[in-house]
Amino acid sequence: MEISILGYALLGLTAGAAQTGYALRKIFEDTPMGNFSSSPGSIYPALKKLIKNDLLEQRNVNGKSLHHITDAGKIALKSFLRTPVTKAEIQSNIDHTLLRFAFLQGEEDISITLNFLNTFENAVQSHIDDLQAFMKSESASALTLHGRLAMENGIRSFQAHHAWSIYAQQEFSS
Amino acid sequence: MEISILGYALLGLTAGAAQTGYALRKIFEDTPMGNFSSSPGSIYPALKKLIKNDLLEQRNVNGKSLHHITDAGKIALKSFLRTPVTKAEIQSNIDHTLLRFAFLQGEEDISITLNFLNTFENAVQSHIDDLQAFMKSESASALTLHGRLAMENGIRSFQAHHAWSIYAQQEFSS
DNA sequence: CCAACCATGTAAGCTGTTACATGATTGA
DNA sequence: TCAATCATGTAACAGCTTACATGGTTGG
Repeated sequence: MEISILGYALLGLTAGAAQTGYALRKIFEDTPMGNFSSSPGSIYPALKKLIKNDLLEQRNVNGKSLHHITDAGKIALKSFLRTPVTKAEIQSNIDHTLLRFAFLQGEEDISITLNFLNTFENAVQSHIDDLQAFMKSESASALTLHGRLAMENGIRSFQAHHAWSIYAQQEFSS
Repeated sequence: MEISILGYALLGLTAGAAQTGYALRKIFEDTPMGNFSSSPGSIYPALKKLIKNDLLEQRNVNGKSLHHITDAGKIALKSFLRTPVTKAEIQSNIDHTLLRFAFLQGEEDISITLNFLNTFENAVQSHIDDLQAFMKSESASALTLHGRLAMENGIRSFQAHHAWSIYAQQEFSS
């Protein structure tokens, strides 16, 4: 019963208030949230699966089916959000990491958020170090100008994430 | 016969020199190229499919099977690389865009690269405008501090891509 | 009244992942 | 000789996408 990233996004969105499938689709369609497809073919089967696993509960109210998060759903979401940020995660799916950050809004304690941002900062810095080490290695001598520039794009991108993490920590500390 | 992004990556890597399946796996494993899985379960079936579509050709040389790109493969790759950068692409898959950029190394004419970078710059700027417009809209007033910061992360990230595209254009002009 | 939007779903198909499986070669 | 690495593959499964399908409601 592995929960996909879309599954967690749905849990996070229903955690605040119960939602219809259509409302959830609209969020993906109208806001820059994640990069999830808003197609019914992705949302409805995903909701169905969450219900099957007792993470969501469907209650019909005048023709519309509202999805409520269950206690088990809350526990699963919390565990997802509190997982420390690793280098592997930011490397392969930093979007997922940012999604996790956004849903940390529900956590009472600010120290949870600050801790998240701290592990984020370290993971990003560590990845930047890796990329820069690669650029200095012999492997990099084989790079063409295009290849070198593509790598530099990656480094600059992660430097922006790093700067953001410092800024975000300040926002929560003040 | 849609070619997946992994398929194009394999075409791009074999375009320079014929490669064994194992060598291709090693590239994904040892270098920060794309974020492709280096597992045999992804590479070998992908190569098989390219061969079936006559985009690659397998030639056995003392037990190893070297994959050569065919003329049809070269044409497919070229058309992929020359597709203009759109807002939709950088929004959903900027990694793919960067992959396309990296493989433009094979193009003789620098103006192809400069044109690519120019459409990249415009697409990125346009997306930044969208994000900033969203932040100023009423929709954004519903954002929590976490949500606002996640959005700001996105904006900063694309600003880094924008700055890079200016820098890259300078590198090719000088 | 009719177009647009609300609202929910299914079916086929593709891609990629993990895990399993095998065997050759090479360097310590 | 034995562990690591080279080298190639298959099978089961999960997940998402596109396309298809249906019907209600509402505002101009």
